Amino acid sequence: MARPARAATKPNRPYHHGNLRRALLDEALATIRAEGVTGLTLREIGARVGVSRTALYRHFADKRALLSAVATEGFRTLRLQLVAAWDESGRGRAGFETMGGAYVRFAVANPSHYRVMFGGFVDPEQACEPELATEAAGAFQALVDALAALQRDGSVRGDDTALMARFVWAVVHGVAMLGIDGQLPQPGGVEELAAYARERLRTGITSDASQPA
Amino acid sequence: MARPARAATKPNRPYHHGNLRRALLDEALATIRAEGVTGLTLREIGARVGVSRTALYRHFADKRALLSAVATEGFRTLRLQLVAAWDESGRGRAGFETMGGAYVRFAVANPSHYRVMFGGFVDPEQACEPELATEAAGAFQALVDALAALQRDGSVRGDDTALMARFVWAVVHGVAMLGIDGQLPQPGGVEELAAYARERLRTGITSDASQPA
DNA sequence: ACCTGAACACCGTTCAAGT
DNA sequence: ACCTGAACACCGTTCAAGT
Repeated sequence: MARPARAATKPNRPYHHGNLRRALLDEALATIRAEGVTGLTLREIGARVGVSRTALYRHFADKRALLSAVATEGFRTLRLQLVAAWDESGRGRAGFETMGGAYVRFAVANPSHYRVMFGGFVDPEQACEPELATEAAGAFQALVDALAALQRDGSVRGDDTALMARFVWAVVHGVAMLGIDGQLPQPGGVEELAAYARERLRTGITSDASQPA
Repeated sequence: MARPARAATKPNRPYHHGNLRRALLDEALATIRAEGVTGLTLREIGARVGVSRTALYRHFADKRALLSAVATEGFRTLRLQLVAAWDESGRGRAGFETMGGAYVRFAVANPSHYRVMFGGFVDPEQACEPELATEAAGAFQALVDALAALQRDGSVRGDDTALMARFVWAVVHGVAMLGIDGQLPQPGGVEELAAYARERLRTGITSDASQPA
């Protein structure tokens, strides 16, 4: 803590005490943000943290495991932001739409991190990282819970909640991915599409009962 | 053509005459299909085609350029399949939904190829590959054209056609991506979601005039 | 336990040299 | 023009050895 700042070049402390796993993960996140997923190398992370190239293997089985941890952290952050958006905006229809906005905003603000989560770098089917599946399911559950609340007060259709949630997920995921990919006209292309999607989705999933009103 | 099959190991012909670019591209596609994008190496492609490791640089500036060509080819194939689906199914509302199904089917049938197109491996903004942008725009145009036809006969809303097309694109893209990623319950998860999305989309973009009918 | 340096088998890319 | 082998600077991963 109170050591000289550039101790990384001259490792006068033989051991990296404290939470090395956490330090490696933070450095990986910073590198991914700055240089993208493909720019991430284990050697550079070690060097940046001020540790040998192989020290990382004490905390992660391999590069995939590190990326898996990065993805896991992403799903956790995403869930927290979704729940916060829902809670802070009245937990009603407006809150649901705010949550959708928060989803797209997370992806657009952290494009490389989002790609680690959904770009095929980690396999959610794989049982080797149970935490990943748990966190991914948790983020999805935030959507399901909100939708179930709207169903209870009769403002959206009474379809299978999980299936409807998957549909809403696909919409925000699609909007976010196209935005990240640069497939939408700049500037404001994502926001414009997100606003239009919100509108169309409202028509699409509103309950038949409340439609004519 | 009429040469011994495994000439690749012993290059008795000093030069690879014919369309080497085409051969390299085909081999890249096959490798991507079999081993994914990350499993693609230039050295292996050269070896498989029976050519030196550096021969590839005569036809592609670097690995990115090769992937860009792969993506370009993907957009072209996608456009052809979309147009075929639209043409062969009456060019009406049913045809539009068939087209959506064809989109998801292409992605699910060629997941790795689809990832090269949308996984951030190539940059559509970059002007270095004008063909890529052209083909991507062409595939999108197939969607716009179909939607415009539906608008003309009054069966969908009269909103900005390009914006509505982007929305529909986001939906099918989102469904396809979640399916490819293994985020949907197997088996039949993609088909179930695609069917539900089709239904909800119908409600969402139908014109107000034809809604009560 | 945790960390290290050396070593292994790869990779993309460059370049002088061949036909 | 088109192709080649050798070389360069990387990379993930392993492993015997240090504290």
